[in-house]
Amino acid sequence: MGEANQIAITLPDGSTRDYPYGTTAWNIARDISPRLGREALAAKIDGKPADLGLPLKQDATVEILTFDDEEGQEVYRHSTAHVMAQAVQKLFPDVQLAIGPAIANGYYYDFDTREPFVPEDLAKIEKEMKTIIKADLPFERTELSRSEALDLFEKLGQSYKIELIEDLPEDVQISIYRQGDFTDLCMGPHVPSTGRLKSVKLFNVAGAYWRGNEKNKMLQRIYGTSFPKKSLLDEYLFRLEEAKRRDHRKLGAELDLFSIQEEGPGFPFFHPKGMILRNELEKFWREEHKKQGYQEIRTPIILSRAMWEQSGHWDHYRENMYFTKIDEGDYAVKPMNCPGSILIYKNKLHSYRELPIRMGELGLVHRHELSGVLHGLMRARCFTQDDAHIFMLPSQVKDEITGVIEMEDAFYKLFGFDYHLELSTRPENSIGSDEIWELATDALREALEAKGLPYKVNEGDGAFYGPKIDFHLEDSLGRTWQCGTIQLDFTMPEKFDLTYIGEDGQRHRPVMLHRVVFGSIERFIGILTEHFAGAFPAWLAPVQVCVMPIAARHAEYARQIEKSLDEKGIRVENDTRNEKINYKIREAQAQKIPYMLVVGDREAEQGTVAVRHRSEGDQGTMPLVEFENKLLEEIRTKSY
RNA sequence: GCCGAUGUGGCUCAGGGGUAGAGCAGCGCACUCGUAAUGCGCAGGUCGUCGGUUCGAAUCCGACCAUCGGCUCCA
Repeated sequence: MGEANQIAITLPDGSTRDYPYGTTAWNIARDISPRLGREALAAKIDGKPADLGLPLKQDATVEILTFDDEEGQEVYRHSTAHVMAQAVQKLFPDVQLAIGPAIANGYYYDFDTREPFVPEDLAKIEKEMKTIIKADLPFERTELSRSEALDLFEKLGQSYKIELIEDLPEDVQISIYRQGDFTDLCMGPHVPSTGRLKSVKLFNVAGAYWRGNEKNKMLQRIYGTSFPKKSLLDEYLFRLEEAKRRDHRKLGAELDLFSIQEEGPGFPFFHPKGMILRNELEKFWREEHKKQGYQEIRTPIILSRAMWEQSGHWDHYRENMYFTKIDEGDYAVKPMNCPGSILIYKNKLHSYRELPIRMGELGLVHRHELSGVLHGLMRARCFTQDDAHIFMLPSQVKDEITGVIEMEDAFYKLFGFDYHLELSTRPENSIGSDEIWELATDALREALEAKGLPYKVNEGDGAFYGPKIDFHLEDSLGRTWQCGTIQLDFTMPEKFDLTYIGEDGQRHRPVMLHRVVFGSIERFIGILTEHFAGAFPAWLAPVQVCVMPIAARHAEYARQIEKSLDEKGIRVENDTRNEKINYKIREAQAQKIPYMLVVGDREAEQGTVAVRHRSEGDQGTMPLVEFENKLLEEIRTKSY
């Protein structure tokens, strides 16, 4: 503690300085450096986010937040959201304000309006925002009691805010922020004044349910972003454009991998080149699963209603299923592979010595997805799960979970994917006792913790028959998609009365594990396409080599090369069209073919090829054999 | 499913109440070419579907379908 009217401030680097009682983080920032003073957006006082202008009345640790900090960006975007709300309220005085948080890369605000916003409104709102920013209005925090807050928003006629206040826990300090004539319920913190916001941009309007519940009213959500410099905004917009170029739906068409047509919304058509990708992935999958002791099965697409009733799908998954009639009987198209797998298990008696039994199935499932959620290969109405069901002794659960986690990790590493894990717990509409759910959830949690893997808990998002660990991968726009999942299931074995004969000669109940690695081959191909921007590693590339004769007289030599490569199992095309070499290269580049072999007089004479790599460029001339060996090695090792 | 936007030849897009236009791709011909677009010519569309308004609809209106961005939901 410093002198009586001094307080000791500890900075993130561990140093301590004395400041007068009542100083602010802003003063401290300016004291550290004028630049930090200019860039400061908010502060963390003893680890808690706070306004820069908050008077400090006791010793504290102070961290200055700038746009370089994630939390600083959050404050910046959140403040921008308030400015947007102010602009909207000015232009459309009768709007009701809902919520307006910062999100990754931006912010949104939800409004209840009589008329939906039209795109032209965005330009007007943006313009008004700029006026507000120019006015450099200070953000002023006021703390008030619950009843004062209720009175205030009652007077302002903001019923959503009243609902929010009513739902706040008893012990929280209610605060409001004002800038100019705009008042909003808000925990804060905010930047000191609207002038701190520089480059703002609104993107689009979308409908969003109040509190994310489809039973509630649909509000108008406006998305936007903001940056402290125009160059940063431009950079961000450029990155968005780049991401769009990677979109698997666009690349899927350009590279002729797949199509989705009006005749089958949500039901992808795989073209020859897309099939090569699929087949390579499946080949790899089969090899790896064989190594890990899996057997492969295939079960029917259509099974009887009675069976779906027994499995619980009839009661818990019906909205997502397709139905049909055969003769007089009711049948359903499978939305999951597990019942089929179970029927194979049940087809004969099993000894404890056989367990674990790992049965894999590349099974095509159909699910009725709402029309509005369809998204290329990422969200389709039929897809192929690289499924497997492991039937095991209770004592084998931990090892099996660990084994699957390791396999998933190895798969994703091969492609260079980052992923994050989620543990999903019991959903509302589910089957089985609480004890069983707890047991299963604990087993999954323990496996994650034993491996020291970070994960986030996703309450109530498990399958109806058991909890799960999900592996999430990112698409080109940073949206994440669940791919791998591991689901522990004590319930299906019960429902289907699965047994094995134990050491004691008695029947016992096995435990089941459902798991996928790719998740859906279709979704995985979508993610893969965006991840590599269509430039697949050679082992996956639909065409690995394109031979390009310079002139018509080199066609014969080109054919010899084509034949040689083809005989070695390399996927090769030969571009013998009457076109200039530049033209052929341009096209092969656009098709992202890994290798181009330019052959003319020199190469024909010497039995060589001039190698060009799609990203490395001209690799020089080498004997054909040398090129073949290099490429075969690249394919064998699956490198990229 | 909900909110909003969009739908013109294989692709990208222009046009817009009087019965369709460009570039690329395709096909033909010429050029025989050395690391990202050679030139010329030809062919190709009931303007998403159905209905309405109108003398006349690709254009205006309505419904539906599909797609895109979100919400909700999910591999």
